[in-house]
Amino acid sequence: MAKPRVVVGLSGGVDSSVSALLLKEQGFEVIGLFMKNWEDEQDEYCSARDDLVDAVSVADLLDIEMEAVNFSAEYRERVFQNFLSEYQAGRTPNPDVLCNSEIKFKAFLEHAMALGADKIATGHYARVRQTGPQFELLRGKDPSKDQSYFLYRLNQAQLSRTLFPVGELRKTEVRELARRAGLPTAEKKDSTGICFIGERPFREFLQRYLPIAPGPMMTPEGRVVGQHQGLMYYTIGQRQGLGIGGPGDAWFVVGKNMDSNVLTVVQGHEHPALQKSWLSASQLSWVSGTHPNDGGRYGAKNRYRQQDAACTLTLDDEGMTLHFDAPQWAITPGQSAVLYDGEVCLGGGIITI
RNA sequence: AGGGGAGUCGCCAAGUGGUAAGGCACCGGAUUUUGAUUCCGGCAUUCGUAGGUUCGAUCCCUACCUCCCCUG
Repeated sequence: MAKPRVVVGLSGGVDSSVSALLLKEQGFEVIGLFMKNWEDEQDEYCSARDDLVDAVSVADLLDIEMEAVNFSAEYRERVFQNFLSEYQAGRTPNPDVLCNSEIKFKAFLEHAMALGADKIATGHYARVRQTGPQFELLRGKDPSKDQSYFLYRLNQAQLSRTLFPVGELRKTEVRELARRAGLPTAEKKDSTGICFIGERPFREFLQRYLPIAPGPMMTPEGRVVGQHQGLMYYTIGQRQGLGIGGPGDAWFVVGKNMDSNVLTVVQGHEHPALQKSWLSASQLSWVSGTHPNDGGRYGAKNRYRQQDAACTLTLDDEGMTLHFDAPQWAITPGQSAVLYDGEVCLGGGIITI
């Protein structure tokens, strides 16, 4: 009987390297697949080349087949377009969420199936648990690395074919395994930031697509305290880059008025305008295929790497509303609100207000 | 024009004869698959200018410059 075949996304980082290693040890026939999702004419900041080299050397060391695919057309069409239009509309999107549901677990998944794969795998810190016919998405075991937030839009069809080999491990264990196996990526620094932007200045990048549109920064009372370069370059809760000096506490962005091109700012991290005890979200997506209980009590994250906040769910025609037990800081339209029931990631939606 | 007050880092702002606090902004780093938050570090050999007194001045004196207020 043939070994089950799994296609693992090799990014050139330590997590996917160790994922491939573990799968091989578990007896799978492993094929590595390197994805190129972004084409940049002036790719001075692009690390894709180095990453590909690392992925190839990992595949060599593990003695697995390896292939590279280019999904940059799909990425541009399904992720980047949305990214731009969201920014243009004054929201703060999270492209990595879409990248997962549209590219890594769709285009990539389809490609893998065409290669005759039984499963796909990635280096995400998350877990899949099968209970009867249902597949649940669980947080990664390492609480400081949990990436289920980025995966909440996955559905049953996607999860049923997915393995997260490092989801059971802590980051330190992953590093240790990589060292012991002599993987060239063992000490490689974790990559951060939006994949296609890389290390370049964010505003400079966005400017290539969304030209500057200066306007006033105002307090809620209407006092002008500065100039902004364009509402899309700012996000709710932002402090850095406002350039407002002078007396008193630091300034934070609390709102944008797209019609008047006014950026509203307030002084002090604890300003009440930065606190909200509820949010509404639409474009809901539920891992199980059915929504959680209306009126149910859940934990929710309204931004990655924030602590779960206890809340009550209300469903409606437009989407959902979450009422938090305690006020939340800088709830931002465009970001995802993700619901949890203990360890289980239920799904969520895009914050509208 | 006369009277009063003030000039300390880009912005606020302590200090006052013993050799420049702090906050904001900014820069760098840590954290982070969303450049938000948070955290750590850096940031005036110099106190409007020029003289003087003094062992020593941002702090005292003199002149000048600038700004503000009041009176006209």
